[in-house]
Amino acid sequence: MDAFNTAELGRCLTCIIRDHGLCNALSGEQLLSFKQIARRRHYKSGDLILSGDDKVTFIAGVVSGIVKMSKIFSDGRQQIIGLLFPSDSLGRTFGAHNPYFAEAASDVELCCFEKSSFEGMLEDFPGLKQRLLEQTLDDLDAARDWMALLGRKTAEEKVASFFLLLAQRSTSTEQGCGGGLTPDIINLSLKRSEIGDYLGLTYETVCRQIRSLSEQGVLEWTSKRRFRVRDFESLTEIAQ
Amino acid sequence: MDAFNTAELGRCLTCIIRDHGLCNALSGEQLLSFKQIARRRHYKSGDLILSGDDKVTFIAGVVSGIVKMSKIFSDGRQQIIGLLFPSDSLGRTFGAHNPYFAEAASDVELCCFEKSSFEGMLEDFPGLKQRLLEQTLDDLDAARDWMALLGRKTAEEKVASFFLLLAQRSTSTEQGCGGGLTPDIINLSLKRSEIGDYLGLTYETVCRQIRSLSEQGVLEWTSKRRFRVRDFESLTEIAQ
DNA sequence: CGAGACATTGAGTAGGTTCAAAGACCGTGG
DNA sequence: CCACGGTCTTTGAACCTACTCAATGTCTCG
Repeated sequence: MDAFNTAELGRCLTCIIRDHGLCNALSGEQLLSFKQIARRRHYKSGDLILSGDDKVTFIAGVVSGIVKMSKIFSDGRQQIIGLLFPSDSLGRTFGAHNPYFAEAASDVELCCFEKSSFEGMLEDFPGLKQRLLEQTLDDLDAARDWMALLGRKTAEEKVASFFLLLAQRSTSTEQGCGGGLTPDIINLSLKRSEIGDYLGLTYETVCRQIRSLSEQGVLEWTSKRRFRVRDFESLTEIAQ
Repeated sequence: MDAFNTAELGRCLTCIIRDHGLCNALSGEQLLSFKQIARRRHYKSGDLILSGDDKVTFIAGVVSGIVKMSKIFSDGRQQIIGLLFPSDSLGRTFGAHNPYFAEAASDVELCCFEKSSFEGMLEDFPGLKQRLLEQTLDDLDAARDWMALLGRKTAEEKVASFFLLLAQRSTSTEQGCGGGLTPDIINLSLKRSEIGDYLGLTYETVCRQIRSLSEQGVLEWTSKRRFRVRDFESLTEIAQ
């Protein structure tokens, strides 16, 4: 990369998700044009980011925070179909409509692209399209894993799987502790009812299973929203 | 397309999935090179197509029949994570390992490509990659819809949703009846226990719900594996 | 300190599972 | 052609996991 660009790239080069986001597929000139069309947006915990019947107007990468995506039934039942962590991306490329809700589960910062500009970039930079394809394939595998959880796991297995996922995903980004180690204390940005909506359970059941895991010495809570995995091995085993 | 190619393309041009499969993104020369590396394979109902811990060696399009993909737990629990109908595609592009089982749910014909050749084609023909990306995004939306079903629908809603899906997918391909009409009689290629594994229910529950839908006059059975949707409106409504 | 949102806990219930037995279907071979 | 065996399906009864309803406890923030 030449010095001319480096200076202008500023924010992108030091961006925390630079190594993991879609933009990782770009460098130099490409990253610069990408940056031209990027706009940062901030959301407070609880803010609606996309409503289910919106036209899709933008595509975004999560820079910080956690975004929850969900389907909502007409009678109020709700299913969370995915959590987006930093470096994950949001928005339905090549689709006219967005089929689900997206809501900030904590304070969130997004790196947004106007949809048609983003799709233009995909045409111009094959590496970016390749990256999006691979990410989408990974998302599909993850969604199918979660289908197995929803269809066939018991409440205890579901709750254990959730905390396992959280421990794994919090590691890689939240406090940048390198070698894949679990950070001691994990911050839980979802409330009990949201965990229930993610796992296909009621919040009371989630409560009881959390208690049970604590009694077994697998989890340890320092407050209602902060915990530590005490016995990673057992947690993994219980989660199936 | 020039006459030179047309002659050689034979089978591809008359292929029943020509208008819906990935190959729809190709024409002329491109389709010809695609055909060069394609091999048809036939499976009998019940045959294993991919085992969960296989290295991925090929990518395929379903030409006829239905393929079921599933996750299997170590204790035997099973979750079907997707059914593949004609024109759907099978196999994990850009992944070293295949994360699920695939089994012929009826007699099946596949149009197979050796994985690395297929990935080569994706590089050579951007239209093909675009098509794969769009298909993957659609698959992801479908998987997320199914997550909502698994997590939040009742047994009755699940079973109704299943027959609705079947009615919709059987229409477009099975007997080529044009205008989106539901064919009268639908052939059920899954047994009750497989329907259960798809919906996260036991086969006994599936049985009881089928009976209930029949008693309500929504479905009509001509044999254990052949039925007709009698009241499409009610079925849609029950399915949520 | 008080209000409101969130979390915990208990008791009773129900939807779906489990277990068990009988019935239907299909291909095979006598 | 029919009897036989195996697999799949249906149905019933008992049970249990997770849900519902309700009351109480805890945290946070103005």
